[in-house]
Amino acid sequence: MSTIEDVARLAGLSRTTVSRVINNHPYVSEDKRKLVIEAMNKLGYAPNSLARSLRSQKTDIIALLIPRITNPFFSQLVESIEIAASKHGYQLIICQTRYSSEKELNYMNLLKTKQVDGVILASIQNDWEVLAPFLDYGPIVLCNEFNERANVPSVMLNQVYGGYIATKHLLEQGHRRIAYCCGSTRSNVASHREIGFRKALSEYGIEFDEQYAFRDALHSEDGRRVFHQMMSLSESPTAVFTGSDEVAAGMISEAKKHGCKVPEELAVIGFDNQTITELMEPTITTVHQPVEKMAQKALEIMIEKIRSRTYRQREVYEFPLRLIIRESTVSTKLIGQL
Amino acid sequence: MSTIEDVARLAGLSRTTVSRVINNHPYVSEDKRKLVIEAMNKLGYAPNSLARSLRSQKTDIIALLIPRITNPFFSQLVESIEIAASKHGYQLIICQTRYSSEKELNYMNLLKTKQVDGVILASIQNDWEVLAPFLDYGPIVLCNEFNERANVPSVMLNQVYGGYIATKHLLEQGHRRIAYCCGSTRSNVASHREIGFRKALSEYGIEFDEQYAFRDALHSEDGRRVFHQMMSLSESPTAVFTGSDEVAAGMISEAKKHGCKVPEELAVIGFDNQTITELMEPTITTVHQPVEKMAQKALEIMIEKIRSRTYRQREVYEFPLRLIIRESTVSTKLIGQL
DNA sequence: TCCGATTATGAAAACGATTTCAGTTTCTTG
DNA sequence: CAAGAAACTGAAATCGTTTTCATAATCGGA
Repeated sequence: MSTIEDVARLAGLSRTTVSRVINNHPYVSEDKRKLVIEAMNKLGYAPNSLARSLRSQKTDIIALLIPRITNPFFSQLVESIEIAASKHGYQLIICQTRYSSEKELNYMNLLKTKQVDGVILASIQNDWEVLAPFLDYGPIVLCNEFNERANVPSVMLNQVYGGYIATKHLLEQGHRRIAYCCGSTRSNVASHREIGFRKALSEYGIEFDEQYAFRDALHSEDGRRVFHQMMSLSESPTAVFTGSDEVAAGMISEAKKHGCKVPEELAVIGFDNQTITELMEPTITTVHQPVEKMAQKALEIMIEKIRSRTYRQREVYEFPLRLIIRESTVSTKLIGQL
Repeated sequence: MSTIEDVARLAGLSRTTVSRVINNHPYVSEDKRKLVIEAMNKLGYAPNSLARSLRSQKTDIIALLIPRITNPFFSQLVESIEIAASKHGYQLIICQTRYSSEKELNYMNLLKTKQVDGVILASIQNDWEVLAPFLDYGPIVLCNEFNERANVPSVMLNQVYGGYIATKHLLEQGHRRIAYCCGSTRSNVASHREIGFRKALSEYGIEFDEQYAFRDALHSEDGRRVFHQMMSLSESPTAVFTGSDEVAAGMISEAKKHGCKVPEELAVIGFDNQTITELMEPTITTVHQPVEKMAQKALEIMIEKIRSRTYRQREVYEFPLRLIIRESTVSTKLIGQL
């Protein structure tokens, strides 16, 4: 393993000059530059980035915290942020908290120990009071999350609106008994959607019915389970709002298996607009989230905060959601008319 | 940002003693240890891991190269490797090559520049001759990939066998015109499966028919496209082997849309045993891959190689695949009998 | 009581880069 | 042709740790 010292020696020059060549600094004569490059090639030299980072006090690495990469929404988010990051010369460290506050805290230490220049939180497991002290060590940007008490930039989607338009759509189809089915309540995403859900309901003079609420559905298996829970109610709902396409798909699959017709007997609406919405039969009505835009913005903000070194300011960037109507909420013949 | 020097000063001790406390070295008296811990807490001190890594010549970070995180197979692989890594105190850097040899090469530089202790290749885009020189800088382990000329450890699944059992299953169902539909031919995964596919065919005295071969299908959209290509053939196939559940799902969705009955008019077999196989109707026959086992083994090997510093030895660890029969290849009534 | 372990502590040298500062050479320009 | 500016180069300090080496204090055993 050769060092800058070896290159300097081989080229018959000083470390300084070699460093200048590496970093394209001015004031290096053409012949010395050639000598250096030759020596570097001969030795297969590459600058040690640890030494570099130590000296320059930056790593060009950003940590991205997510709950689970196998959740298609998050893998899409990761992909988008990664592309944006690599475009700006940044590396990404993906950290899966697996919904554990302890793991989240461990990962926050990447900031404290200077392994990363900043942290993007796409999932929050701890109270903000626990997270806030890490701001002493570098910028934190919230992405797809939000916290009232956090004075940091947040890039998010208007989930209240998302819950609202989805529910309103079901109401417009004539449904009055509408179930609410979402994932981890820890996240603001779910609670915001619920606000929108309730708002739409109240506009139609309907009260939120707690027996129609299911708040622990993350995967397709949960969708199957909730389907049975709904059907076992004395007055089962005629429509259901779900927090993810996967859950919706599981529910639809189970419904069909038990002879329950979608959307005629049960209308189902998903969230995320994942590939599966167009593969299922019926295709799934869903809410599209502009993940790519949000990702790009989050990264852009992060880089700006790293550069400016001031990041304790609350800034909120919000992107709109869009309802995509498919077959799972409207009987097939009607779709063309919308 | 406080340093070890600040801690030492506050505690009235030397850097050395502080370092000893941090690293749990012997020969520190109890009272001094307390002084140090107190000072560390008061300052909110955390050791700078760059300085640490520079001195100790290791980062405890491993790079994992994959094509795309949104491919469910790879997100599952990432999740499994990540869990194993964090159990051993290692961080993972996920690198998406997006099937670009150039990007792959860029990521390999993480090894050269000492940002990572080793690289796990779950995707190979360059010729091995291009990759081999990086072995001068640290260990490389192949995971789910293989290369004849690479003298490094490989952890893989028996894809030849996978292609074989899947195809044999179709043959046993009476099919004779079987299409072959896989993804990127660059990877050995696909070529190994093709070997198994051909082997099964030849056991039944059937020749591989190039007009039934489609080698550029990665996503559900590709499945839809290939369905039409197959159907436009003068003698269209009665069964198709695909390289991923997503492609299979796309194909099935398109088939149903055009009134082609699965499995009666077209039997479809997937690969990976993803969630979607049980959500589609019909459910999809597929090949299960023990991703978790492979992931654990790959990480275990990597850590061993980092420790021992000898890693230019070819070692192959192979895990078996398992056929999972569902409805997309067998008409519904028959499934119970298998 | 003396001597060799054992325990406890710190000064200084690494690790491999960048940057500051100072010094030397070459170019402009009046 | 003199003098100030610009171009070029290198010695040494710096980033924040760990580790080696030296030294001092304490202990146990003959």
